[in-house]
Amino acid sequence: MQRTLVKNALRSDSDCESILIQGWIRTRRDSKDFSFLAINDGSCLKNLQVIVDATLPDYTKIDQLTTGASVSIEGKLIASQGKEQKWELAARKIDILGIADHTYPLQKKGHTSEYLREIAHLRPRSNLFGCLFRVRSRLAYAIHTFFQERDFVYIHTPIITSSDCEGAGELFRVTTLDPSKPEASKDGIDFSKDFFGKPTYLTVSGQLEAEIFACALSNVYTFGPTFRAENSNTSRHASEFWMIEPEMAFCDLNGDMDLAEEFVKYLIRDFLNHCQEDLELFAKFVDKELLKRLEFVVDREFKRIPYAEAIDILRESGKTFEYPVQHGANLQSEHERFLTEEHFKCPVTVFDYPREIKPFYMRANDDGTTAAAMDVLVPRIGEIVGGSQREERLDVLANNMKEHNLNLDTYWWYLDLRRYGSVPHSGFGLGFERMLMFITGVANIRDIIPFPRTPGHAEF
RNA sequence: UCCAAAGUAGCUCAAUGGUAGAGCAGUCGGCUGUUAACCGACGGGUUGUAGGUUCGAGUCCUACCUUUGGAGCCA
Repeated sequence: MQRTLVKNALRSDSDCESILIQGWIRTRRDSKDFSFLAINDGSCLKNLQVIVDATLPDYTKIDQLTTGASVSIEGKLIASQGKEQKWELAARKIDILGIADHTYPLQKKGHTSEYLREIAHLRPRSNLFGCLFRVRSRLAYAIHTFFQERDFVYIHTPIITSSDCEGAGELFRVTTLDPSKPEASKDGIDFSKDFFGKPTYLTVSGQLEAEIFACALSNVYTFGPTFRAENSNTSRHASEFWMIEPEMAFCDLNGDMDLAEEFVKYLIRDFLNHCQEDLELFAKFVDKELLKRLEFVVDREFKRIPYAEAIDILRESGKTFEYPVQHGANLQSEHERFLTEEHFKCPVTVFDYPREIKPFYMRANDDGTTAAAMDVLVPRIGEIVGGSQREERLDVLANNMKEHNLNLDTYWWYLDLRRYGSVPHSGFGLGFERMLMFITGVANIRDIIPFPRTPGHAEF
């Protein structure tokens, strides 16, 4: 007999003589003559209520039907007499697939996310984390849909790389050398004896490789894991996280900002349209302001202002900030939040940042002091998108690289893109987990990623 | 890495420097078309670790560990 998902059983438009449900018991409530079971199989937030009559032969097993046990139940789908649900299952036959004894750590009552983090192998069985990971899947699907509908080509950029995308943070080294007996040379470790014959790392960004493909297939995107060995201990940073990086040939900074705005709005709208049940749970238990904030972003045009203007606004605000506001310095979290939450009261795209605080690949503007860079700022999270128009002029790029003390020989292929058929092109990066945090209201990145990796933590 | 707060039963939390407690969970029993059911009983603790102050420390002090929040770096 074919299994029916709880989601589909609850959506049924008529009763059904015989269906098979398989899942895990959330609660059991006993009466004298029968018991209620709540079964969840992860297909949706809601449980299916099962009635087990005490006259059933299988009722002798009732003591083993505890929270967490896995069961396979066949019976009749009937209209429920209770008011909390439309349908319920009158059990005919119950098979216990796996018992869960009293040591099962998940209880019927709510747990803190800090506690659930310690049992990351069981937390997907909780209501909140079930919702989160279903939404994570849906968001990944929406990302692909957005780009595929717009004729972007999905590129798999390498996870092991020999180039460090300068400015993106500390790298994890990839090596097969024995750390207790490294192949020594007079300068230290001899990486020519290493697996790839040179130093290699886990990627911090697929951007440079994506540029290669944009300069052939026009519009491309990457969507994959990236790694940072930074000792960052915050609720917004992980050592392993996923990033989306579109790259477009024949596109300038304005086109880049257009796409970023359209993309962010598309993802939020997709969530609002397809994850109603999950949204209600987040809005109720995670963040009461969630719906208001999502509509805030979806309904408004993003305000676009040059960096210099943003600095002037901050200076003239009369507010005292912990970090001083000055031309040439990076915007701090408090500055970003002031702009979106207090001054403009809408998402803000800041562009044309000073060249000195931006990486070598960003295009120099004609004013000689700024770069064609942009950041999209949203309430609460701050920067959610960072992007730029790339420097397409060979001589200017080479100069930038020298100013950043980079070895031109190691980037020979990157320079080749400007040597042969160079085109203006632009792109941006969006942190997948940051976007999920914004969409769900969940405040800690460790609750958004199935198995978080942070300094000192690589469990499971 | 820096700043701040916290750590007590399986979970969530109480306890003026003076006998460590509740709710939930668990076990046992009862009751009811129940729905994070309800009622009763029972079991459950080296108060994060190591020192110190004190007649006496969960409580005060020091160090360390862990967690959380904020900052920097960034996505």
